[in-house]
Amino acid sequence: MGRHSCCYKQKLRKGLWSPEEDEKLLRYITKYGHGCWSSVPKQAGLQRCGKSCRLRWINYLRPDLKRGAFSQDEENLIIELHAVLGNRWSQIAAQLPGRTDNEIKNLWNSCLKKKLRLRGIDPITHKLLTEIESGSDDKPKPVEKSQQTYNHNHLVETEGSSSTTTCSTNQNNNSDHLYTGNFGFQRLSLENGSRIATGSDLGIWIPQTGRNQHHHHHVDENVPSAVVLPGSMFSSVLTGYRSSNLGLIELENSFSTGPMMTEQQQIQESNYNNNSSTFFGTGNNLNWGLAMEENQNPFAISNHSNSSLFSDIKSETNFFGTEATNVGMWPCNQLQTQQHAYGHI
DNA sequence: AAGTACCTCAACCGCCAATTG
DNA sequence: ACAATTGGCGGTTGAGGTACT
Repeated sequence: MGRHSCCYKQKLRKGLWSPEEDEKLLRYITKYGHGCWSSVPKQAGLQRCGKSCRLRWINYLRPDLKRGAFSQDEENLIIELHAVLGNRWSQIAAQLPGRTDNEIKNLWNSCLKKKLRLRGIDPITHKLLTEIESGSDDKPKPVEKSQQTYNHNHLVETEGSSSTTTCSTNQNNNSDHLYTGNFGFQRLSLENGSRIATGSDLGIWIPQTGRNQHHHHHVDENVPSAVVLPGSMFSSVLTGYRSSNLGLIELENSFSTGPMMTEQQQIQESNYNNNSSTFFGTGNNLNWGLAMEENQNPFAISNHSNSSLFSDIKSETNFFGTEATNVGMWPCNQLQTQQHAYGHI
């Protein structure tokens, strides 16, 4: 173990790549593929270590690279993803076709961090700087668990994440609204260090209907707009989000809601839209979801597929806020909610 | 015009986990 | 089973360019 062997090798070139070297590497990989990187330089006639060749290919020579400045949309997406993923540049890059982790990292360090600070947002926590400076104790106060009876052995309750909160926004007291995540932009830390990023991270008050702006099809212009709370990373949300459109993605040992739903997931969800029920479950990305009959409590639609992470969830009527809150969503019909956040272990 | 401070970005470094022999 | 090797990742560096004084 220890240092990479190539670090010790002498007579290997370092530093910037010459056009001739680029040409050699490009020609070789185009013809033969890279295979084992350590053998590439020798085969391609380069005085470089395999690691250097790999990096040059990935960051510069790859034909599918998008060159040029980042668009505003790309910048916004990076900020959104960073709020969820932190400095996991490769995972962020995976969401931006044609962009490398290296250039995203550079963009972040040289530009985006600064932009966020100018907006009064801490680039590390993505919280308002004033919020941090005031040092307000916004930890949820522990209270009794709600009346839920369902439990699940895949889930563990997050310490301190259970609370009763009076939602206070300037929104109408509208029973058609759902609220995801902990109010107040709290992040829910799990024991293993991972976390659930919920609607609170996104800072959006979510109407029951509406559409994810990142999926422009099926936009219903008649639905109420999403209300973007102060500090939201989505300052430009115009149309209402459906909670389900916010999506819920699995990260390493954690879940996150956000506008990162894949087309496939979107299609899955739209299948459920064929029901007369109003579908709004975030859990659909976990292959189950919630539905709600008009003027009734939400109930679970279970097991969209065998790969559900919650395969033993059974469909129940009058299913109130248990699994929904497990993924950071609960009904907010009296502006008095029970919050229960659960993490996956 | 010269010195410097700052910015960008390509590339390296060092660590880690997975793979290989 | 173990050590060496490899690939991948995030942090960091420093050369070159630009802006500022």
